[in-house]
Amino acid sequence: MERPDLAAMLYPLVRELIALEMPILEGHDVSMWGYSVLTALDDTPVRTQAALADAIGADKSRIIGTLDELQQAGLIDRTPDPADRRVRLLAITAQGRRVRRAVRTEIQVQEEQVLTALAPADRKAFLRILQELHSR
Amino acid sequence: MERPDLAAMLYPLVRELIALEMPILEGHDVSMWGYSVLTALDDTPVRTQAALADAIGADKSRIIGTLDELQQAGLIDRTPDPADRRVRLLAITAQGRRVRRAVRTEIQVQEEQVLTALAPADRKAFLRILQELHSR
DNA sequence: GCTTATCATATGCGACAGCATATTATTGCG
DNA sequence: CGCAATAATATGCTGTCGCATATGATAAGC
Repeated sequence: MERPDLAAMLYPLVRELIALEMPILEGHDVSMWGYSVLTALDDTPVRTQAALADAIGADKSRIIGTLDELQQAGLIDRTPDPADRRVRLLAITAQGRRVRRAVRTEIQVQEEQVLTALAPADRKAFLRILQELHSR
Repeated sequence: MERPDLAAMLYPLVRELIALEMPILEGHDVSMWGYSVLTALDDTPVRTQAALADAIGADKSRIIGTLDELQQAGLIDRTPDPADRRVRLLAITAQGRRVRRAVRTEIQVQEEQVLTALAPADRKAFLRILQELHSR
């Protein structure tokens, strides 16, 4: 069974996708980490910043700046938890949601372009399998 | 059509795979770039170092150290081209080939572990589609 | 022969990553 | 109350990356 390594095939693909995403993210004035945060918050609310960092695989000390920017731009709310004043409750704002959705739409349009190389059935299968692997 | 971004699914997967590869590479005293070079040279000979760097998506100035190490370890040959003495002809050695194959075997065993989450048919489909996307 | 291009190589720069650690506020427990 | 644990935050260190640029050898075209 002679095949290239998984990583050897996936890595360039990821590189390509990221390169496609960059201009889109810049167009909406969000960083990659920022977009990652918006996505995490839109999908599932998170109570602490450390938990958020963990969820998106970021460093808890390095995520602060990202949160500052997002808050500054009005894309997230960061309110102290009245029950535990050490904790900042994180929530995406309506505007944050709009930005996130707009970015995601544009990104997925680009992604479909990349997948055009595949037969329609393969494209569907690829996405389905990938989601399975991802939600594992 | 509600799905996570491709990159959002692929990135953690790549991270996981790389984390699995690291100990294997260390066990054989090759760096990631080194392994990448060995793979490229074993699959298709390359004439110039710049072309090699390009082929594996590396920086032509940063690849030198990697080549030095590989040569030092006897895994590649770097001989001046008699026809054009600016050029160093790159070739993998028998030992380099052995190392490359050993590493690849171990890596692919690990990769199969990751893919165990999938049904056998899906695993095959995934690899097939990925190869198609990769060789595009 | 002179100039321009090409190749390998070296080096400096700025960005960013992961990691560790320190600080400060706050909580909860004994 | 006193103390250990936890959350957010700041900061320093180190390694790596991509990028630009320089240099020295050599080749090739004019």
